[in-house]
Amino acid sequence: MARATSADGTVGKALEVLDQVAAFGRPVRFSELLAASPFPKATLYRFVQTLTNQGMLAFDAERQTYAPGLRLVRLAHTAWEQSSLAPVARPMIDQLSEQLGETVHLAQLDHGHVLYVDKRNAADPIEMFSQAGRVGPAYCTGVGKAMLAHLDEGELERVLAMQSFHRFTDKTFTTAAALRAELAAIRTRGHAYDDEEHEVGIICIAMPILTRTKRVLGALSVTTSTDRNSLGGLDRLAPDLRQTARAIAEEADSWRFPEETRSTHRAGAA
Amino acid sequence: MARATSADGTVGKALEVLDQVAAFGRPVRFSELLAASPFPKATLYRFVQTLTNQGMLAFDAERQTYAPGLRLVRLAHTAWEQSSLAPVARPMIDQLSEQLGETVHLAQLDHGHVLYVDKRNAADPIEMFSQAGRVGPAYCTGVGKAMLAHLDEGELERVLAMQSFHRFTDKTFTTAAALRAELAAIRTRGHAYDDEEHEVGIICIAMPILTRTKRVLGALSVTTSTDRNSLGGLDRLAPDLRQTARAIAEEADSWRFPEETRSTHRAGAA
DNA sequence: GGGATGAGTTCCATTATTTGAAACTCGGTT
DNA sequence: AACCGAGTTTCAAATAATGGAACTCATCCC
Repeated sequence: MARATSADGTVGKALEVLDQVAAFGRPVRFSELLAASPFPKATLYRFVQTLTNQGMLAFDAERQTYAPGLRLVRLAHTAWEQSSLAPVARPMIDQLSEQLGETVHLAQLDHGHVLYVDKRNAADPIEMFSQAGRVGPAYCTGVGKAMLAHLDEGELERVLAMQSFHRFTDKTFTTAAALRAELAAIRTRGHAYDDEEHEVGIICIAMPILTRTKRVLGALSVTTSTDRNSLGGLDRLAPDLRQTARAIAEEADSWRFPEETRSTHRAGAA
Repeated sequence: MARATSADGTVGKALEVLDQVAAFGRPVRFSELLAASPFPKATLYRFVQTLTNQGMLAFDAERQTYAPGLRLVRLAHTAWEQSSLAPVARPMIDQLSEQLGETVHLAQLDHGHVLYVDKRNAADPIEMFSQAGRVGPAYCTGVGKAMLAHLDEGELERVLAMQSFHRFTDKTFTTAAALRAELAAIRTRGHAYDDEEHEVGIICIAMPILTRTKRVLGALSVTTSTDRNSLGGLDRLAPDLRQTARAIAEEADSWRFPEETRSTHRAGAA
């Protein structure tokens, strides 16, 4: 999990510190951070200071703790909006979810892991950042495997090296070799399943989103539970999924940003 | 808008570049960036390289453009989750929105501007990052004014200096003096309105979220249109809003992070 | 074809910044 | 009053950033 990002000089180190704070998953004191950090006190101190007054970290004066800052939320908003996949896919996912009445995920591959960039929950009310932005394993999720199946050998090699192959359930693939066989099957079948490999009782069917040139853009999945469906039953969703995936790919692929977005002020919320 | 962030050495400069890219609002070529950047070519080049291989920027090889990277989405997720306000407020906003059947916003103050951190849309399907993470003006939105009204003099001074006082509609407050009068009224009334100050036809009622010690945590609003409601009509929502705001404040204030979140692996999505 | 143009990339001596051990400050203990 | 631990500042040495200039490699134009 802890890939030594050390490179990229000072900026890289500062971002390493930022990741550290994020990794804690809760507000941290300076001293806790120091204990977990490779940097000497003064150095870490300066990084934390810098990040804080840049808004990348937020300091809670009352509790004397640091947490990732709001500037990240602002930046992520633009990242999401500008990504060629998520905004384009949005209306199509809306429609698919409504049409199927099931939970739909949209994911991309990020540093060998699955990053969920959007989600439609059939029934429940809205889920927000709490869901989009979440990271999951690639080797034992439907979307993850669907994407891996279409990487070229070099990329796949690199990505496989990043997998932890933790055995979540007794159906989890726990070796690169076993996974490779599964990926071959997925490639011929055209779509992937998650057969309770990540969580008992949870299954899904996933479809890769590929450009005309077969480059992987992301993946789409419908998730459900063994209570309500079987893997076989999910097959009937494949055509709809495939069609949506293709439509997304086509639009994302040909998408040019609307010329000139000079207006900083946009209407909407009060 | 362009506050010269120059300070914080190399890290600050790198983040300045990141902001630049984000500010374009669309994928940019290196040369476009260069034209808009204070940095010489080689320097900018190295920054962009560093940010890219840190995942803070994403390079689209096909189109030769840079855009904010996915790492930001990951980081923002943790920022949102760790913020003491948004996760705590979530279920309460769900309930409020359902109960009122209206659109609810949750916002925080960030660098003098309003940052929307959550939203519930009464009718429409879900809106995601595209809404949360969005930034708006403080001086002409309900949530903005509600928060400004409860800053102490020093902070207020600083924040007012950051307002652009652009006249969005003919009801927009366009001077610090006029705004100060409005803020005093809000303070005595207990809540703020947006009376078509940002967008014609859009009105809202907003409630500050304050700690026991009267520190501003954020604000909550119900937005609607003049077609469906009048400012006076919104008044009937004040009690519910106030109660929700108070409940959020109380919980956020006393909130300690659940001890030990050592599990990197969390169940959920396939 | 050739040569001019321009985007993107690399080089490297100079310069400015980062580094981190140690010293200091400041609440709270013993 | 001495101690302690967390957080903060200092400063000479070590390191990394800087940016002008030169290079590459397409593309365009005569």
